[in-house]
Amino acid sequence: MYDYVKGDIKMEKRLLLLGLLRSHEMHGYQLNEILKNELGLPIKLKKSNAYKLLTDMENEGLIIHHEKQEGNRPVRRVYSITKKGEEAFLNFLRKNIATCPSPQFPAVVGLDFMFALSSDEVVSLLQERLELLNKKFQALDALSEDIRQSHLSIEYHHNYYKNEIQWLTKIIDRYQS
Amino acid sequence: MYDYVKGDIKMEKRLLLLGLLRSHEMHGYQLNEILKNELGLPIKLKKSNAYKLLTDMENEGLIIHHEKQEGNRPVRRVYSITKKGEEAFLNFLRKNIATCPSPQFPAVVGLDFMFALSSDEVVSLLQERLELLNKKFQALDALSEDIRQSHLSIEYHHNYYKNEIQWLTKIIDRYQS
DNA sequence: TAGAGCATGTAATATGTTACATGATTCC
DNA sequence: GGAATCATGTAACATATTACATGCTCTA
Repeated sequence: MYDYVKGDIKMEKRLLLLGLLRSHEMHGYQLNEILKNELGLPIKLKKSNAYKLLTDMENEGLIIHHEKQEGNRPVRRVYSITKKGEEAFLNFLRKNIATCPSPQFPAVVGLDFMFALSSDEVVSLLQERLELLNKKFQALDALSEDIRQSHLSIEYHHNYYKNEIQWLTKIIDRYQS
Repeated sequence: MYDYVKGDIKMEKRLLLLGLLRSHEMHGYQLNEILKNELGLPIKLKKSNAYKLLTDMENEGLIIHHEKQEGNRPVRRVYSITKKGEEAFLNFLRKNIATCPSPQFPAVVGLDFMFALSSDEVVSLLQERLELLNKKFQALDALSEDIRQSHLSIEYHHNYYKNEIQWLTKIIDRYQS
């Protein structure tokens, strides 16, 4: 029933939600506030999808909720992880760690067709790309060493962008000569 | 009409098909033979999706086909790129090259929750992951320097896995002490 | 003669996003 | 008084994959 050998990404989104609920019980809105914060989050998970996964996981018995109201605020569904959910979490986690990621890179195809453009244009397009990469890197680089070391996924991205920048710089150099 | 600012991946799949058709006119089966060959291909594009994109692009006037039959073989639809398709190709290409890729990495979330397992188990899971990475790297590394330099997307992947292995090795070391 | 390959495609399913709906509260 | 925030969710759409359907030919 929890055998997500293929649907790695769906499993991973569940893993993320379970992992967050494991430290604190939370309601959907609270989770989504965390998930909104692009930077520092390992993967993308949008609001409506998060709500759906929460109800799915509750139907599967991985989490439960109780309703809570503070003042006249809208009623919240405060979710917490069950024993079954904790087991699922550990299994997802083991699979996730032992998996060799084969990411979907966007913007790789173009690399094979650069000969179709003049090398001047290619260089300026690649430089545009490099600038965007630099911005992303700097945002991650601005975070403290502490945060990066405690959130390994951030360090992972930090390292990824560093490498990406190095590689692209090399390619631009090669293309210019 | 061809403004795929958001749907980058769909654009990229079209870019790939257009780029292939640009060098030789081809029929769907032939294209799919190329697309089947995981290794060395920048992105994944499955058969049924490829056929669909071909008919879509023909409806948009980017490509056209004529039917061809050799002997008693099934009729082939041989596609070639139109003038409009060539323009679209160049626009897709420019966008693609100047784009900063923000890939969806699978298997990153687990990195943030490793503390939930014993460090012995984490190390052995990470080593399992490292072995899988090594296999992928070696497959790419076995290709000749020539092929890698002429297919930049392959060199890109080659470099990616190299970096991935270095990083993971560092993390395992850190975890062991 | 059975199974693999050639060639095209549809249907069903999975997954995820955007936009929309609701209604109260707080802040300016 | 109007916009932004709180809180949850549904509906419609976009995208892509798996499995299925068809029917011929070549090879073992």
